[in-house]
Amino acid sequence: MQVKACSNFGKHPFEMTPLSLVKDLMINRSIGELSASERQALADAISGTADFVAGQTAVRQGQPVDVSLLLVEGMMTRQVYARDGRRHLMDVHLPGDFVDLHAYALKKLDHDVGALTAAKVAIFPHRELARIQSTFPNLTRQLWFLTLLDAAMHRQWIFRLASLDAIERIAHFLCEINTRLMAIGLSDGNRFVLPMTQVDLGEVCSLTNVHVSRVLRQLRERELCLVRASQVEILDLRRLAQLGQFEPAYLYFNRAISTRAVGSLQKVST
Amino acid sequence: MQVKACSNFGKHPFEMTPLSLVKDLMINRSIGELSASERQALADAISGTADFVAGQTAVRQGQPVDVSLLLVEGMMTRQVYARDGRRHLMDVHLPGDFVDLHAYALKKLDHDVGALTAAKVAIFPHRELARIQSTFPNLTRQLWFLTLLDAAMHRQWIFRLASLDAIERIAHFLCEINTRLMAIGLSDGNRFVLPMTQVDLGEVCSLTNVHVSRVLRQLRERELCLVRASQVEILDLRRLAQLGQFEPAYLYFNRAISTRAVGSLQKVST
DNA sequence: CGCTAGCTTGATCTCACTCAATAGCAGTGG
DNA sequence: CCACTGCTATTGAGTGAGATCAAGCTAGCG
Repeated sequence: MQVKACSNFGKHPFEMTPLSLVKDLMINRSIGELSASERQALADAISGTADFVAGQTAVRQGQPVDVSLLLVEGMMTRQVYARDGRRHLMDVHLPGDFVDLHAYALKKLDHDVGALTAAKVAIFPHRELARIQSTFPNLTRQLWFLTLLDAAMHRQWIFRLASLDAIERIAHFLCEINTRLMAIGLSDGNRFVLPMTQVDLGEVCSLTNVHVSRVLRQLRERELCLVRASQVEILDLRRLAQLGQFEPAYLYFNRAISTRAVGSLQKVST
Repeated sequence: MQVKACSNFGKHPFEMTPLSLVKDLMINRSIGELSASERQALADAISGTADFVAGQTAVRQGQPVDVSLLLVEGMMTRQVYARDGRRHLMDVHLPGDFVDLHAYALKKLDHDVGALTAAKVAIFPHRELARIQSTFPNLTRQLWFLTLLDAAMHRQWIFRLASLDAIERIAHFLCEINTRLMAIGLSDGNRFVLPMTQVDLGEVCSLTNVHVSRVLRQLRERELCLVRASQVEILDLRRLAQLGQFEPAYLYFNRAISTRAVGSLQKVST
């Protein structure tokens, strides 16, 4: 199986969206039962799109913001910096994630948001979100739910750092990403593209790149999983999940329905 | 200065609430500008109160819930257990915190909620919250904001585990608790009651109780802070915050107004 | 072709863990 | 009243997982 290149991360062959318009908008999590009007309201709330190059900072800590970004293509992260300049990632976002919906109620963020790869986002002005909130209670609760999912993931990241050792952390993270990518059709369950360096992985799991390298070798030797360049191939998902103590319940996929099922949002107005 | 005993943690002398009714309800975070009718709606949504003894589990992971709990007195925690049975705390709740408002949209939790001390909560049925959500957009956003604050705190807990060493973690945690207790009038800025054992502190900071003991000795020797029994006395707040790289911005106190200023909610109906 | 970013491997060091022993204190029961 | 139990805190000695430092290796790219 040949997997697509990093530069197109998250870009399905069947959704070659023109840059100017968001034609197909994927929401990979939680947008469960939406009526046509709710879906329309969401599409209408989009004021435009923006593109980021790999490594670019999209939102800076403490800066007041009045829009929120939904990731359409590529991979983005949330991160903080320690005093010595070391970076730590506290979230990894995949296509369909509402990257900083948090900003809608917070008004400014306590962390940076950056693009890990080239990325495209759809822009939702808070003014529009407020309009949704005052007229679509059900949709509002779905959006609220999305931010709670982020919180649930944060808790798992805490668990990962607090309770797992190096190899278990990496295993847990790979399982999480695999599961989330499956939900948006970017993993077949065993193989996917992960455009992260070993330094990035270290910043997720709080390990040095040197140690990440050793851990990945162990995963190879134990025939659990291959991570080379940006290709991840899981050899034994069950044992990998077992090793990482990965329990996907926190992703709430029972409620969350992939957009693939929901269909796409059609933006009609500019 | 004599500080009150643990058994009364969070109980102000001036708010001796009868058990049967929530007369004075404190919300220590974020409930900023609420109209009288919004405050009334919130009070009306309370169906009753409940009490927990120290150590009791209030909500168990995975169990469907249809009410959310606002902590009125005492201290509660959110926690998960690793496979080997080790516990890790991922949040500490103080009087005024909406402990599991998350459950309103999530319907079941990915973690346990437990009482660290004897605790009293006010109960909000989700049915009532849904009514609020469909009629009070502003109030809804305030409640949403509360859950986002939790997420912001989660991120700081990730930062703490990822980027700080043992003594820095403890320093950071003590600064956070001090700041949050100040907001509800339970710390004078340098001295407060913290009904946690060294085992508990270890479960917050991912350290063994043995190492917590050594770290607390260091904090004593460096004349930063005294932690004995349940009494915490901060000797040099500036240096302690510096050590823990503590930046209170993530608590969003600029927006969050202590209830002390807002006044209390009066429950009129049963 | 040389340069740079990313990856690998080895040697050494250190922070925090483990194991173990002791002491203080509260509660309980004889 | 003391003896006993269990919980909490303290201190010491030995250990180990992962960090640090350093040297090569590989591959993509101008």
